[in-house]
Amino acid sequence: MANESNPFQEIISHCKEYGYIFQSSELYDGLSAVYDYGQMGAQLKKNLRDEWWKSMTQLHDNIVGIDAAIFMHPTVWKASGHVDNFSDPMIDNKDSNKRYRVDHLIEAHADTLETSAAKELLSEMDRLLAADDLAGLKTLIENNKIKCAVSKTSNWTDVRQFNLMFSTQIGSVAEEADTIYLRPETAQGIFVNFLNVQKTGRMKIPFGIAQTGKAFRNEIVARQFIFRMREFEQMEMQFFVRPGTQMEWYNYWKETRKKWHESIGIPSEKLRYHDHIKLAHYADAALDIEFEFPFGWKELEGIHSRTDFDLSQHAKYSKKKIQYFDNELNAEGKPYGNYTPFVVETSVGLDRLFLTVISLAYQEEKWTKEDGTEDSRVVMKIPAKIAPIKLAILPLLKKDGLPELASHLMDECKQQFHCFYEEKDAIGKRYRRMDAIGTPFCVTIDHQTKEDNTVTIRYRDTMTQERIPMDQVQRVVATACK
RNA sequence: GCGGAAGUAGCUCAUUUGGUAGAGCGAUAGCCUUCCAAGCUAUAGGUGGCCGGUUCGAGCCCGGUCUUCCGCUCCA
Repeated sequence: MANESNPFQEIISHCKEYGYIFQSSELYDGLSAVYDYGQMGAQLKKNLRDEWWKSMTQLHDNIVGIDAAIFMHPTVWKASGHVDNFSDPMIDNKDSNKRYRVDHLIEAHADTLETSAAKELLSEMDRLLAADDLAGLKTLIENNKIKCAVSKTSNWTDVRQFNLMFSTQIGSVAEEADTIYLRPETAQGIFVNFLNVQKTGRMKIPFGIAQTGKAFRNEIVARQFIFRMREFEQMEMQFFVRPGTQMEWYNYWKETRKKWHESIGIPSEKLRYHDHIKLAHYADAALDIEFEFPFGWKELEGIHSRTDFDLSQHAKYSKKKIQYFDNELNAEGKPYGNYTPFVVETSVGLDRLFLTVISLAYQEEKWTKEDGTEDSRVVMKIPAKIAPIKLAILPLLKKDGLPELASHLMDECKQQFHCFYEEKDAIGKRYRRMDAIGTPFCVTIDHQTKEDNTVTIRYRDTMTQERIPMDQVQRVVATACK
């Protein structure tokens, strides 16, 4: 309701006002790019996570779920490439105060050179990057007289290393402590457990391992509310397939995941695919499922064909064999035999999905009443299936035995789904409050209820209401939430 | 991270040359009320983001800091 000029700001204000999202440590002025989920937000987030978990593990007999620890052996991040590739050498121009990634700066300069000179420059850069020679990189920039595009000067700071992984120590004695990282992605917890799960679960390829959990990235700039946070939650599934079949599965999951988003109420026209042109070191195909956020089309979920990169890397660093024996017969009538499975990954940001849902749900409505006056409401049209509170039970008056009847209904319904009971204030005001937090159904108990056991059920999205027998309330709400 | 702007009650805002903060909405309790933010009564809630400086005196002036917004940058 706050900022008329910026709809996204209104959503952020609304989230705070109604207990969906608070800034972390707000009491102490907040912590940048870290947020807490409030009483409503935590429930909505849990509902989204549960929907995803069910769609993966319960509805696919060949996908199982695990919950790996955030702390992992430091070598995991060597093997995954994060120690080397997740850190970027940066350099600042002192005159323009522009900051550049060193590789981007040099590559841009190479584009202006003739082919052989460019090749030489880039191979020298690669050598220095691989050797972590930061001083050498600066010398390379200076020798090539590379200039800042803004200030047109070569007045550079030293090259500095930025690592996007958070680190801490394990072991209480500082001198003996080992540095370990907070995981920057959840995927590695699945890869290092590949053999454990495959063997103990007697899994046959193709099969998947799903997991939800927190990951941490020390973003240089993190903004846009919960879109890019330093601590965030991923929901991802690694699907292990026979080498050569990865594109088939890549396309399968591309379709399947988009359909899932539509199944929780995201309109098809608000979703699109975005193919990656420049692929990461581990991928042979990659795309984003993008959603049209209030600030533009942005990644909601990534589908990556990761080849056998991760399992091979872990085999190499752990010196253990990570393979699968495939008994199925090939065209020649022989088993496919031993191989390192290929991986197709689906990875959604739970917080981004949350942001998607609330930015679609948030609506301000205005209309003219019968007496000619203007009326309005703010309503969160969250699909009933994922709404934090499904049903509000409201005695019309708090006397004449109505609260007793309502409490009785409350006791029955709360066994089945999340309910909210309220007897304070005029009925219209209570409806508005339920609209604001996105409760899809309200049931009102009045004097007629005492005579014929019927109640009024009021629908959030249409604001219409009808009378139904009290003993049908549970069924109506439960059906709508399926 | 750089540049610009902002920060007063839960929210939206007032306090017009510096003189120890107010309103509306909201909240809580009660009264009234038979279906979409009605009315009445009472109550709670702010060391003016934080730290320091100038001044007899700072919400207001100055410096620093934190947070947010906008632009740039960044986002394997």
